[in-house]
Formats: sequence, C-alpha cells, structure tokens
Amino acid sequence: MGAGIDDVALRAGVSTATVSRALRGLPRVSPETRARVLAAARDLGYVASPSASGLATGRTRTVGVMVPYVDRWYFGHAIEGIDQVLRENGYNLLLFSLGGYSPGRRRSFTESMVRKQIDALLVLTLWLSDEELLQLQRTDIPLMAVGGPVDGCAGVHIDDTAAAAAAVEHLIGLGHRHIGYLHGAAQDEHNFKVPGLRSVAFRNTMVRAGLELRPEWLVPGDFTIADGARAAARIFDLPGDKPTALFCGSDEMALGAMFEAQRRGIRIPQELSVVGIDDHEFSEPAGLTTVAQKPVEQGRAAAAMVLAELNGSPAAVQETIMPFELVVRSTTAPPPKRPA
Amino acid sequence: MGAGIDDVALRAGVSTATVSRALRGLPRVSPETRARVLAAARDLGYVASPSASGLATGRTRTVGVMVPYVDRWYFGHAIEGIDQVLRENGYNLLLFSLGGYSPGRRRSFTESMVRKQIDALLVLTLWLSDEELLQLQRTDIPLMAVGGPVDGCAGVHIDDTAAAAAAVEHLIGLGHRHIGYLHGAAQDEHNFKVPGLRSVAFRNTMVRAGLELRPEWLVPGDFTIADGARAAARIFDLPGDKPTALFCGSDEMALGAMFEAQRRGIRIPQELSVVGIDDHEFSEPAGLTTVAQKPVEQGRAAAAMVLAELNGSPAAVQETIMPFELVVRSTTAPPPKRPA
DNA sequence: CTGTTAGCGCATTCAG
DNA sequence: CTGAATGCGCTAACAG
Repeated sequence: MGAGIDDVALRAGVSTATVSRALRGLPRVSPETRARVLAAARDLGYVASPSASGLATGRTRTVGVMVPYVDRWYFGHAIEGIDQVLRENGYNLLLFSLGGYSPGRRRSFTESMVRKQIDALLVLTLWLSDEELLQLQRTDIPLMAVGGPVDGCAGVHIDDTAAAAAAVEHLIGLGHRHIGYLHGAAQDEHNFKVPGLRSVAFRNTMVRAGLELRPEWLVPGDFTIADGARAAARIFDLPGDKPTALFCGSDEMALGAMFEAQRRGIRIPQELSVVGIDDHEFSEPAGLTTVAQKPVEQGRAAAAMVLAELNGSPAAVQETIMPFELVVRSTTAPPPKRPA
Repeated sequence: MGAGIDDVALRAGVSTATVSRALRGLPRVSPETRARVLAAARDLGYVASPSASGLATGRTRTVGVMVPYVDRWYFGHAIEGIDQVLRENGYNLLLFSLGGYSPGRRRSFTESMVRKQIDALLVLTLWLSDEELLQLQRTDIPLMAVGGPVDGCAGVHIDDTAAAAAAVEHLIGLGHRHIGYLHGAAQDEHNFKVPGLRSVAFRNTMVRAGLELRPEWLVPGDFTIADGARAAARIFDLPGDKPTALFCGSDEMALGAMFEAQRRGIRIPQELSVVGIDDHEFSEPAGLTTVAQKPVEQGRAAAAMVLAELNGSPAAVQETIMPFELVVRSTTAPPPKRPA
C-alpha cells in the first residue's frame, strides 16, 4: 500500500528524478527507460501524492468552482460541463457552494479558499464586490465568471439583454400588447446582475414597441417554480384587465405560472401566452416556448479557457458571449380577440 | 502575498511550532501567546498551505463525493447537504461526476482518486463492484453510500421497498385495481440498485393485494421527465383497456406522464391517478401526490457520520434509514366508475 | 508552555 | 540522457 516514488525508482532501477520525469511525460528520458518506469509504476499502482507534488510545484491541478446553489438548474448543468473538461484534462474540481446569495456565508471564502488550494477559480453567477475581486486578482490565479457578467472579470454567458428582448419581441410579434413580467429577485441584484439586465431589456423592448408598462404586472420572484406560481397568482388576482402574455425570467418561473394558470382554468395559450428563458428539461415536455441557453456548454467553455491559461496560453481567458435561441413551442399564440 | 508560517512566527516573536499549535487550537499554548499569534496571522492574512500541511499530516481535510450526475434532482440536493456540513466543519468537497452510469468512465476513478487526495469518500447512488469496493476499503478511508444501498458498505437512504409499497398501497386504498408502473432503467440495475428494489416492491404489493400484473403496463424509463412522458405515451397508446393509475419511479417521470396525459386530454385525477417518489420542487406546484424523501438531509447525515469517524468516533459510520412520507395532493383519486 | 530538529513525498536545479 | 542533492511549507516528536 502507498507505494512511493522511491519504490518505483527502485523497481525500475533508476533514480526518483527519472521516475518523476518519465511519469509526467517530460523530455530527456529514453524510450526504454520511460517504458520501464511506466511498467513499474503500473505494477505498484503508484500515483503521485497530490500534496507532495503540489507542495513541490506550487500547483494543485485543482480548480475551484464557486456557486450560490448546486441544486438549481443553471448551476447543476454548468458544473457538469466544467467537470467534463476538467476531468478530461486531469484536473480536479473543488466545489464551494454558498447555499444562497446571502452575503453572510460568502465572506469567509475568498480569503482562504484560493490560498495554495486551487490553480484557478470559476465563479458562477455571483456578483463580486470590488474588494473581493481585488483579493482574488491579487492571488493572480485565472479567474472567470460563468453565467453572468462581473465587472472587471472575464466571463462567459449569453447576452441576457438580447435574450430577454428576443422573448418579448416574440410576444409582441404575435400581437400581444398587454405583457406582464415575472422577474428575478430584486434583492439579489447586489449579488447577481442577470435579473437586472433582463428587467431593463424587458422595459426597453416594451417602450420601443410603444407598449405600456404596467407596474402591477411586473412582479418579482426568485427564479424558482414556487415563486413563479406565487407571482402569477398575484397578477391573476389583480382587479381589472389582465395581461395576455407573461414573460418569465426563467423557465422554472414560467412553469410555475403555467401550473397556477391551469389550477385556475386559464387556458394556455388561448387565453394567456407564456414565455421563459433557459430551456429547462421540463420545458419541452411542458411545451413551453422559451429562449434556450446551454449552461453545460458555458461551463465547458469557461473551464477550457482557464485551463488554456494555466497551460501557458497568453490571454486564453476572454470575455465570451454564448448563443441563445428562441424555441417556439405551444405556450405562445396570438392574444385572444377582445376589445382593446 | 504568500505569507508563510515563518513570517507569522517572526512577527509574533515565537517559533513556527508555536504558530502551528496556536492556529490549530491545540493545547500547550498560553492564552497571551495564542492571541499574539492569531493577531499576527490575521495581519498577514496567513492561511496554511493545504499541500504542505497535507503532506505533513497525511490528511487533506477534503472529502470526495462521487456522483453519476450533478444536474439531477437527487444529486444536486444531496451534494448541497453534504457541502453544508463539510463546510461547517472546515472540510472541502472534491466533486467527481461520472456523467452517467456508464461503467466506462467510472473505471479510472477509484484507483487514483483516493490516493492522498481525500480523507473520506461519499458515493452517491452508484453501485460498486466487489473489486472496486475492495480497492476502496483497502485505502481504509471512511466510505459511505448515499441514496442507495451498496452491499458491504454502510449507507444512508430511505427504505425504497417500503416507500414504493406506500405509494402503491395508497393507490390500492383508493380503489384502483388497474395500476401501471413507470420504473427506473433496467439497464442501470447493474450500477444502481434502487430501481430494482422499487420494482420488486411494486410487484409484491400488487400480488399481495391480489391484483393482476400486466406486463405491458410495466414500462422502463431512466428517471427523467422526457422518459416519463415517453413511457406514459407507450401505455396510452396500448390497445384495449388502460390502467386507472400510474405509479412512477420518480417524480420527474410522474410529471412527464402528467404532461403527456394533459396533451392527450386525459384528465388527472378523474380519469387517471398518478403518484411518484421524491417530492421534487415541481411536485407541489403541480399538485403531484408523492412519497417524499429529503436528499439534503441524507447528505447531511452521511457527511456528519464520516466526519465523526475522521474525528475518532469509534464506529460513527452506520447504516441509517431515513424517513419518507406519503404526501397526498391532487393527482390521486378513486378510479372512475366503469365496468370491471 | 515553547523552541529545535527532522522529515512528509515529490520536483527540481545542477553535475555528470 | 540520468542521478544526487536541495527545498517546497508545515507538523510532529523531542528536548528544554
């Protein structure tokens, strides 16, 4: 058990230095010697101690991934993508979940986390304060934001403004003039920029089309299905006229709205159109029209960039905009005929 | 940048040994000295290098978590729970996602993974071969299965047999005699025991109630919503009489069945009852009757046990059965009246 | 209670 | 192409 590098050296009849070189594919090792070392290592089941080689090289072959939640659609998929390319390249993934966007739990991280523990950090959909950013940048490990822009830090994400606009324009194109918006949580805007971007896009698109913004039709949620249902209920409960379409800040919220509508006997899309953002796996079965994005790909792209940077590529880490796509299914249709 | 232990020692006017002791809360350090060291460390922003201390102690304060997927309901939540207690105790979480149950990708793990890299391993809902189990046990780090039983390895999970029986009995109690079953994938049974347990429970419960098992009403799926819809479609497409109720191996499959039913205008629960297992966050909004389990709690329990074991508690790691609960909502009702 | 002395296991100069 | 020596940063006896 626990064969060390000397055991391998002994068995191969070479020095530990040669073993180290041979095993890591470095040059200056004759083919025969390398083969002998490889065989010895295999026979002994030798694997270098990460602690020891980490101490010696200063690199851990581990990248940190910081997320607010792991049990939410975007994050689960993004982590999956990140993990794929990390593992393909022999890197480990150290997960830091914050259990929410609350600044309280977050504080303690940034400080100690990075210290000799990870070679790079991927921050998923979290807003970083200037101070935190500075701390991280001083450690000078490659740093990337995934899923939402962070000022002063390269990131990979979709153009949230354009994506939201695409959804709203689809509705407008269908003839809707009374559109409500179930948006991401306002109180999280400090931690997470995406809701804000989408909200602004909604407003701008509406205004540009000459449509009225009804404050009571703009209701905040937290991206969950439960909150989507709750937010939709608030709109449905409103006295007076109702929107003929709902734009939702996430598919989960859209699905929540759909369930709530169904419970009330509001028919979709005959009486109400609903469009979301994400393309959650529930969306296709539910027939939800949405603006699709691919978090797995975003994760892969980000991971690939930080690894390239670690491998010496000059400026591999670059701001990258990933594509989105409007997927029209069966929750959107022209508005019902009725007196304007 | 990169203050070392000697910097702290120098600043505090003590030796590095004392710094080490003081910082780790070990005894044999006077209160004043400890305070001085703490202050110095804080001023310098000192954090011990995990590689160095790992090398010196042989422990990494990191636990590995092996999952088939991170972007699926059970795993996301279980990881969240594990992460919570790990972090509460100053441990790191190293994530190994296999991207599926395929044995191919799995192989390479077990070998090198454990080697001086983690202090304990949590295996989520994966079946381990005898050989793999042996390898892991030889490394003698605490090992635990979460979410599904693994022979020869302590685990935390619900009683899947009883849970499935509870769901089916609920249906039978309502008066259903024609019950279909959308079960977990058969081809995965080699990797994952849960589907098999639930299937056996379904059969036994049916037989015990004197009900007929219709092979064409037992259709396999893979726990996803898409497959739930597909499996339900297969049953709906069958000629002849249809089941009045569907028991689904997971809530996602149940939701898929519901969407498919809705698409065909089959009314739930008037014409068809549906019950799942899990209590997915979509289940409450969807009104799905289900047998609830709490993966976050299971993750927390498992993590707590391996940490206790690491902290020297004799036999902290114990087989533990977590509770489940039948949650009756609005997708189940007595079967429609019709000629038997 | 505190300082000194050795390693932990590997990667790297530098000779050869 | 290969080996011997040195150190990565910290912890763990052992003295004192």
